[in-house]
Amino acid sequence: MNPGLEPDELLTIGEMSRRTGVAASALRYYEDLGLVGSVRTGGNQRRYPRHMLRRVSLISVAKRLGMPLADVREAFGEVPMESTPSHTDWQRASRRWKKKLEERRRAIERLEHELTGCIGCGCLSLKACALLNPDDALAATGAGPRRLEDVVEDEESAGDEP
Amino acid sequence: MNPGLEPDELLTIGEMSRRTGVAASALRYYEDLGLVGSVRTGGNQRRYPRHMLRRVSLISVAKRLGMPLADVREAFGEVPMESTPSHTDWQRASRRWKKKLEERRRAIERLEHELTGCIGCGCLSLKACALLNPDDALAATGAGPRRLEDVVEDEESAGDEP
DNA sequence: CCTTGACCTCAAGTGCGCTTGAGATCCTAC
DNA sequence: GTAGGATCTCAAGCGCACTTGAGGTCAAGG
Repeated sequence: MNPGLEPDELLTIGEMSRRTGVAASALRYYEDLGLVGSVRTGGNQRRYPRHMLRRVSLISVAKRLGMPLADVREAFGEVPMESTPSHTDWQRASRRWKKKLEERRRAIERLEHELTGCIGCGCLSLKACALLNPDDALAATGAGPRRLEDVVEDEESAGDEP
Repeated sequence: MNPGLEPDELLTIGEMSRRTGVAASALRYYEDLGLVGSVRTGGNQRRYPRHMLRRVSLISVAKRLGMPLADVREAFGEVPMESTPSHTDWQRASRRWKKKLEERRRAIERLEHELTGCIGCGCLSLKACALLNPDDALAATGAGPRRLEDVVEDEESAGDEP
């Protein structure tokens, strides 16, 4: 079975680059950082096992989501680079990734919620509304979204007495 | 009404820094980039209108989500810096922000979905499962999540014939 | 008035995530 | 065997997002 390409066929750095959209220089850099691995030919050229494609793709997606490479490295955890990762390897890594992603997604959702909180008026936050309509103080203190990363806690607190 | 602090009270750079968690040097930098604005005292010191707190907070959240400052700047669009933004100003900006956020959230969700696709086995992607269980080719070609950012399209396509 | 701490500008430095270039080697095809 | 493109290493450079430092000014309390 499996005529043609072997499942353990090795890819050159150029092929990796073409197929992942990540520059060869970046791949070498990732290797320096220990994010990806390769084997070498007799002539010292890199050859990548196929499962590295997945790894590189995950890296580039994570990067687009703003995850620093150090975190990415950590997220891979014990997933081996020299051999095709085992079931449990991926399982563990998968959980780690999902945790990190969920964190980020929640941060976005929180912000989206902030922006939606006052969808009726289209402003960026309920408190801003209170500013724009100082007469309607109740609307501000009543309920709903309150803080933007618990940082602007009392931005307009001056005239906040209900 | 509004005893105590005036709604248009001005904040020093130190107060801004304390209340937003953004370093004073960063606030000056943001000003150079045109992301925030300030008025000056007679002695050339910055004074920030209160609505800048919101702006700065939005900047720092967006930054944590991996949005480049150039995009942030663009996302603010026409929201004025010198005067308290109007209803419509925020409305327009709000829409822009939500669009950008949604984009990012979707990217994350897509990746999360990928990671969940094969939750049964806990691996990082359906295709990886196919690799791990080469006998069960149908599971791979059947349905469900397929691509990781349309980049690894045919990672294991070699032995893929159903 | 004087001190002290917050603030100013401007230039240079830092860390991350790469890219570019030089100079050499590999490897595939003719 | 040899030409050509792909790859190698190593060092330097770059853009972004700041920080740090020098040298000086501002402003509020005693």
